[in-house]
Amino acid sequence: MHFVDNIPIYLQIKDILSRRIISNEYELGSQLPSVRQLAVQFSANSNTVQKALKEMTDEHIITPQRGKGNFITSDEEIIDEMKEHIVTEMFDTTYEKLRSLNMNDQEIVASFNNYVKKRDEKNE
Amino acid sequence: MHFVDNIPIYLQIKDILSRRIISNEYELGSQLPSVRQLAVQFSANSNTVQKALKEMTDEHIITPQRGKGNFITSDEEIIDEMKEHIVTEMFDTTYEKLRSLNMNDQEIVASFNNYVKKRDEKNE
DNA sequence: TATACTGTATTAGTGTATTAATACAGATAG
DNA sequence: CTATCTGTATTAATACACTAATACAGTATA
Repeated sequence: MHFVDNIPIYLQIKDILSRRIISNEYELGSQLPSVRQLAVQFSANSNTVQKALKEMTDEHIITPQRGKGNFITSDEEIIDEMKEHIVTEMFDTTYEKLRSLNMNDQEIVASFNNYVKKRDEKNE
Repeated sequence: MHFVDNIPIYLQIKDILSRRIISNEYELGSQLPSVRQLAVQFSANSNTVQKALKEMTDEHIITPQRGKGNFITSDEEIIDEMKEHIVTEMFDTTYEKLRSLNMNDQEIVASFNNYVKKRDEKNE
C-alpha cells in the first residue's frame, strides 16, 4: 500500500476504510479484517491501524468486540451521513481553493467539467 | 491566521503565498514581505516561514537576495505552470476520491455543478 | 483444556514539525 | 561608521506520528 507524504498514515487508513464501507466493498454489518491483518495489508504498524479504528469507533462507524473483531454498523443513516460529510467537505475545499485563484463560478464549473471530459477521452 | 490540523503549517503557508501570487494579490517581480513580517502575519515562527520560502525558492517561484528580501519571479510561465499544477492536482484527487465512492462521471459532474449552484443561491 | 485467534495497552526508540533564542552576513539609510 | 533592516544558520526543547516488541484480556474451536 502506498501512502502520501504529509498526511498522517492513520488518517489515510481511516479514509480508505471509510471509502470501502461507503462503496459497499465491505458490507454493512459485516466484520472488518483484524487489526493485524489490516496492518499487513497496509504495510503499517498495528498501533497505527488501531488509531484509525479508534476514530471510526468514536464516530460509530464500527463497533469493536473484544476477542471477536471490529464490526461495521448496520445503520445506513450513519453511513449516508458520512458520505455526505466527505463529499461536502471535499467540494468546500476544492471550490474555495479555486476561488482563491481568482476563478469565478463559471470558470470553476467549466474547468472541472472539462477535466472529467478529458479523463473520459483517455479511457476510451 | 488560522491553520488546519494534520497539514504541516509550512505547507499551508506555502500554499497561501502561492495563491496570493497566482491571483495577483502579490505582483510578479515585486518583493514579498520579510520573513519576520510574514511570521507575525501568520502567527508562526520565522523558521516555519523559512521552510515554506525554501521550497518556493527551490521551485524558482521566488528568489532571495541576502540583505534585501525575497522577490517574486517575473517569469509568467513559471506562475502559469504552478497554477496549472495546483489545479490539476486538486482535480485529480477530487475526481479519484469521488470515483472511489462508486460515483460515475455523470454523477460526479452533476453533483459538483449542483454544489456550485447551491452556493450561488446562498450568496444572492 | 489448550491453542490460536480477536482487541487493547504499554514501553521505548526514531523521525520530524514547531517554537524560541541567538548569532552572523549582506544591504541600506542616517 | 552605525543602526537597522534584510536572509540564513544553529541549537535546544517540545510534541506527535510511527514503529517494534511485548503483554494481557476476551472468544472460539479442536
